[in-house]
Amino acid sequence: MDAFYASVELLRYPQLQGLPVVIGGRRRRDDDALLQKYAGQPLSEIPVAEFPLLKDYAGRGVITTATYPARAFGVGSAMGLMKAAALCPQAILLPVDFDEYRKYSRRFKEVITEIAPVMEDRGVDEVYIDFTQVPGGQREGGRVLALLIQKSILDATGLTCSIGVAPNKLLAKMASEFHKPKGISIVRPEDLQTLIWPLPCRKINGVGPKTDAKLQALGIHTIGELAAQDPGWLVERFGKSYGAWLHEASWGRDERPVVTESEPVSISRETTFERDLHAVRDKAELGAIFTALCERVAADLQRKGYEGRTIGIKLRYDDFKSVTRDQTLEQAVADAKAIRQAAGACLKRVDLTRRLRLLGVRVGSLQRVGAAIATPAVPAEPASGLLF
DNA sequence: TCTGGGGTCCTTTTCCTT
DNA sequence: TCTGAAGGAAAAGGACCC
Repeated sequence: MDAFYASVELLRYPQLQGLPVVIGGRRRRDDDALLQKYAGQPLSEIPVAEFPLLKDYAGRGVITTATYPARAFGVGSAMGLMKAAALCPQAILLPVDFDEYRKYSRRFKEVITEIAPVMEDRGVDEVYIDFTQVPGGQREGGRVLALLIQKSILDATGLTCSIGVAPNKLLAKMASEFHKPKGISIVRPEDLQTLIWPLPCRKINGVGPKTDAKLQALGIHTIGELAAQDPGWLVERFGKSYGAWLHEASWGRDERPVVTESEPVSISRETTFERDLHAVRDKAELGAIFTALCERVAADLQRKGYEGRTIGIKLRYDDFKSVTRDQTLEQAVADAKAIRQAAGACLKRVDLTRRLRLLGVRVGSLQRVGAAIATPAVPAEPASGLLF
């Protein structure tokens, strides 16, 4: 299977590209006012002076994305805002505008499916494409098609996009990182040793900070070094499934198909409080947040046409440790009251004497509303009294 | 000065039934 | 009646991704 990996650069503020700018933080009241004030207007025309500077922001939150001048100061995605402010206090802080991103996301994916219909959705700004069946897809190793896609996206949205072309999804994703932003990179099977093996293991999609640290401790730093390890040795240290996968990945092997449709497994809502809350001292506030979360999950379920049997909660204590509890019901539910009741029972099973920073509500074991009951679970109860 | 929110998938533990 | 093994489902946690 030949695959594209395309990721669109959602940071579309041309007049800010030369400035240090970060997008992120928790939405505040004045953020909404600002977004409201300029609703519908191209963000490129919003006066820079309207935005606060990072050093003036006090509150929780992380960076969603940053311009290249900001990255030059060492700030980047997922970094806490307070830490970022220490590194680059003069950066401009923009609020996230997810509704707006979703609009652009939809448009960008429409453009792609018009050209190459076999597309896998990987989130707001990324997709995989299987272009094996696209007429002319193989011309110049895929470059012609990649250029067409880039141009079509730019025309329709004003967004630039990076594209990786390779024999499979794993390599296409890595290729897409080679020339960011708006680059096209093609990786052929014979490029494995020259282009992939010199890269750090962390560049493999699926190797995160924990695995990377473990690999480093074992003296393995590059993908090539990983590829040189005996598969059995990796299995001993990383488990049967993950160890074998690490070996395959290091050799650029990946058989996963491009999946065009999938059903959700769970739907959840969670929120980090502006300040840590205590179950007893802040009971009223916490109760209101809890109810609101249940209502939002219920609304999401109903809007999307799902109901679920497994209701769960998540909470994070002030030391950042999280716990979850869940409970599976006999009947799938989708209404806020039933969710709140089951979630409330879960809450009774956790330590509520410590201060909390986050609370979440989740519904899993989803099924479509009205779908045939795929729940054979409970065998019919024998009528008592008839049995002796 | 800490560290968002929405997910998926996998492993381990626990509990229940046979 | 007690005990233990086996296996499945549910629960809990953790790693990872965008």
